[in-house]
Amino acid sequence: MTNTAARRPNRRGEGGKLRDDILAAAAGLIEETGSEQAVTLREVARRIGIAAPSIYEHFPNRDAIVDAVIDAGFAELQTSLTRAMEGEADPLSRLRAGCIAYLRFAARRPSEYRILFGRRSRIRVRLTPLRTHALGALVAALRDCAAAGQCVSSDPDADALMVWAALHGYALLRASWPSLGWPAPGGAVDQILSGYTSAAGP
Amino acid sequence: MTNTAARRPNRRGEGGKLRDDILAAAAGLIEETGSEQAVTLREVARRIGIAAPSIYEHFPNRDAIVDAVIDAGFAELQTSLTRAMEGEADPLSRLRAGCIAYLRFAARRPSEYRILFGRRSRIRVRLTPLRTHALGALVAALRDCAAAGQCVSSDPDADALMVWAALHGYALLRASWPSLGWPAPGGAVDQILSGYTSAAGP
DNA sequence: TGTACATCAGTGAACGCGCGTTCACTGATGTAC
DNA sequence: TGTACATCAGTGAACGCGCGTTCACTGATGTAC
Repeated sequence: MTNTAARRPNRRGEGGKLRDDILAAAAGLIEETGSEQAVTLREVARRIGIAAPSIYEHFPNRDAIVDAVIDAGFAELQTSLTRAMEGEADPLSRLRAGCIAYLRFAARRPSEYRILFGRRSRIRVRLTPLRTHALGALVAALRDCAAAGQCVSSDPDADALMVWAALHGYALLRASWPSLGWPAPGGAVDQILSGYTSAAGP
Repeated sequence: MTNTAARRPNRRGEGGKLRDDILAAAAGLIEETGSEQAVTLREVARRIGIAAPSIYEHFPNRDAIVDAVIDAGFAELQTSLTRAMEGEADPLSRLRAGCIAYLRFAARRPSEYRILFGRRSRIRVRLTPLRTHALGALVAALRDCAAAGQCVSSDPDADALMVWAALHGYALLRASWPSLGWPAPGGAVDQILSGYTSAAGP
């Protein structure tokens, strides 16, 4: 009911390790239950094999744990996006690579993804840097495509919003109902981008 | 702290009215807080001005209230879709009208919409009839468009999934971040459908 | 090499809270006679 | 028209639960001398 193997204290100077364990347990809880509410001090403590008050050594309160998981999630998404895009020279390939990396992240941590882009006000504040940096990269890629004559986008910012929305919807619905015959991420991205990257007019 | 105006019991034979009040209070709580967890027996009772145990006259337990709100939400979405579509004769107009009605519902009850298509297993079971009826109507409209030469869809079922995903993403993101410069529902639908309904090949 | 001691990394018990749910009950409202 | 009574539409108090958080504490580990 409590922990199976009672854990022994970290050595001196290694107290910080517990922080990582707490974050990992919280992220695991979110992913397994699909709910942020499942992250309780007592359940996290149970999973690691510590007493609940020990958490206060590393986090000021319960919400701070969830916040830290969210921060880590945004950071991981951002590096995934950046890495995937910087590997491609061609603007259209870069855009495509960024979109696929986005969907891959969502598929890797579906519950965390849903929470990252969910409704909490704390998250919305935090989204701003992501939007300007990571999604900004998508906008830039779209703009590059337009400049290179690879897409017909007349308003790259607005088009990037709609591309983002399509990715978001695909990521969420596919995670919730996997067996509806969804195309794979690559095919979905091609499908989505085709509305914006078809050959320009006369 | 409790209720402002103490409510007096319904007359004989009108006990069922309380059921409607409970549902309305629960739906209001979901919409205001954005969270299904906010629906507690005690808070619902507080809002109506009754004692919490009175709810057991109308619902077997807490979850049954949320289930009933969800059922009502799906029913409303379905009739909205059906009504909007049956008013249009042209297949493409019908498809467009259905999509716009879908987005309008999501804009009218953003929190309820998020919960309807959220993660609970109970909801997923319940989605099946909606998917076959309401979304099935979208698939049928897409198929009609293809048959009428109004769109290039080679696989209407797969295309309908992607259209649904785009609508879903737009609905959720716009509700969460309204000030990002989103196109209006009509424009968004045109944008989304343009990828599937552009003039057919040579 | 030995020992006193500071400090690090946690623990155990307890608190108050809101919750879902149960249970015996109550007061107004209609109905039978 | 009057009255006893069944029943409807609820109520109030209490239960046990898991939760976040506080508080005084403890035992192992390293360090100074």
